[in-house]
Amino acid sequence: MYICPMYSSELIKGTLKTIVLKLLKEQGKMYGYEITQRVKELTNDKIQITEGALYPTLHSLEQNGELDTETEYMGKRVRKYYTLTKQGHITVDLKVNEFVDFMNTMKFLLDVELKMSNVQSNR
Amino acid sequence: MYICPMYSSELIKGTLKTIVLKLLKEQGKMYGYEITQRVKELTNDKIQITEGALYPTLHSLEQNGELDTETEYMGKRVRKYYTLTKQGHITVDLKVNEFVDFMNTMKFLLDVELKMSNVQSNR
DNA sequence: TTTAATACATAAGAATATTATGTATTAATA
DNA sequence: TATTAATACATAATATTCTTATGTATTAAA
Repeated sequence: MYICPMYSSELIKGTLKTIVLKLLKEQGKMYGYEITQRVKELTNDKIQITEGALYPTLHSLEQNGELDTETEYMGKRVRKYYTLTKQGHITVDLKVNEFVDFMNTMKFLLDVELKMSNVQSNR
Repeated sequence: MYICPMYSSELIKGTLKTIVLKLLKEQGKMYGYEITQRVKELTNDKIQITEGALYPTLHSLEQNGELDTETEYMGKRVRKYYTLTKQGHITVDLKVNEFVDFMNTMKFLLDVELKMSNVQSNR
């Protein structure tokens, strides 16, 4: 079975918004740094979201009305928590469905079988 | 079942090289325009490779030593056929394996089940 | 006390796509 | 037969989205 250390940067492109929205749907409320750590953890370091990619994305999603924010202070350190708006809940389902459809198309195009064993090893 | 008309442009980003190399591995020898039509056909118009994206990619793969070219004339109209080099054959397997691994990771991350029915409908 | 981790942010640059434009041949249609 | 659509290549301007680098500041660990 093929194991790769980290994905080439092109691959992750275009999936960041989907990942962020989906995580927020599951967790309800997260702050930026938490998202980077959670993704790193869940993917065994295969996907590492850089801060330079994440924060602009979060700002853009907020400006687009997909996310709401609330600032909390842990002592003197600030945390900006993000939650899905009503629109965000609609968008996340669309995005995830689109990605699943895309994966099926790519699977057909690349003529490959997904191996479940590999998924389990990510836990 | 979710059916989408065409994927948002971000999604396709980063997969173009993999698609092109894999098609060339299967078909042996193809020209640019043929690749765009084949992908459109195989994906029921869901993935439409623009010429502005394809040609620079082909040139870059050629310069990188992944592809060889031979020009043929059909009457007065030119066709540039592309084939995989030795290096290209190595790269395509790496790329496809990496993408399969990536799909498994994303599947786990997005916590979704791939439906086979959707794949069949692409034929 | 220095380094690592936490937590935010933005700017410069690279990569890769879209959109538009250009040339030219050949087939189809009005 | 004249015009449009399809075939077939190519590149330039622009947009998007990422990487890499830099910056500030707090808190925990070595």
